[in-house]
Amino acid sequence: MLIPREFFARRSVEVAPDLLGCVLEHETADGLVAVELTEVEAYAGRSDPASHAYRGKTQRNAVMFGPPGHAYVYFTYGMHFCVNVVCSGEKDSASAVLLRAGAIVAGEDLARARRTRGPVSEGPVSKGRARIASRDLARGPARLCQALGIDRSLDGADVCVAGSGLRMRAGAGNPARSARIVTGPRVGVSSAAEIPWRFWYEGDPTVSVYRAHVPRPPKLVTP
DNA sequence: ATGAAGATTGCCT
DNA sequence: GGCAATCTTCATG
Repeated sequence: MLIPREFFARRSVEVAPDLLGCVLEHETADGLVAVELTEVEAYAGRSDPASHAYRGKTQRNAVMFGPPGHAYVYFTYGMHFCVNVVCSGEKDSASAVLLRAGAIVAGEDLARARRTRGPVSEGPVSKGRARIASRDLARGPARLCQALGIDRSLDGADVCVAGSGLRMRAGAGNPARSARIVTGPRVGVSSAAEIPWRFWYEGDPTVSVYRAHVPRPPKLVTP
């Protein structure tokens, strides 16, 4: 069954752990791909310095200021998409949960085909790249979007209605899994460090590996 | 107008 | 482990 909108009408830190095990699916003319979520991260919105909504409403983040249960899709690093689901503990809180990783539970062939296509330059002779392991198909926020075929055109899509190509289903309801949920503070954000922002299934092979973000040094200018 | 940084990933040494 | 790819957004002059 589809997740009801009330589910998302809470603070994102409450919604996030409940999303683990839920299934995000996207149906297009090419077929259906479904992902069972194994890693998510909550953003508090207006009050969260790390959130895109921290500095107020803009054209890009407008969806986060709207009703809960809609997808906020953004483009980053010049080539990647990431998807959130909007929550709302209070009006205009602009909180959301970033979907960071998951396991493919349907449409694996289509997901692999989307992920196998080279990002930009495909040489004249396609270099024989190794077949992507199943666990890596949606391991990471940008990979998850690529596997599901999510792009900016789905920004604002309602994941609570069947008619939307993008929707969220309840998981198989495996209660044993809740015992394996691990939480931890976000890295790099000093304020509100006492709140556990990230949630994932301990030991799950599809959980993305953490890599410290290294800012690039200023570009050297040659006179 | 112009520039710097970014909720990342894949390929390089 | 380091770095390039690539472009949108926001801040500043």
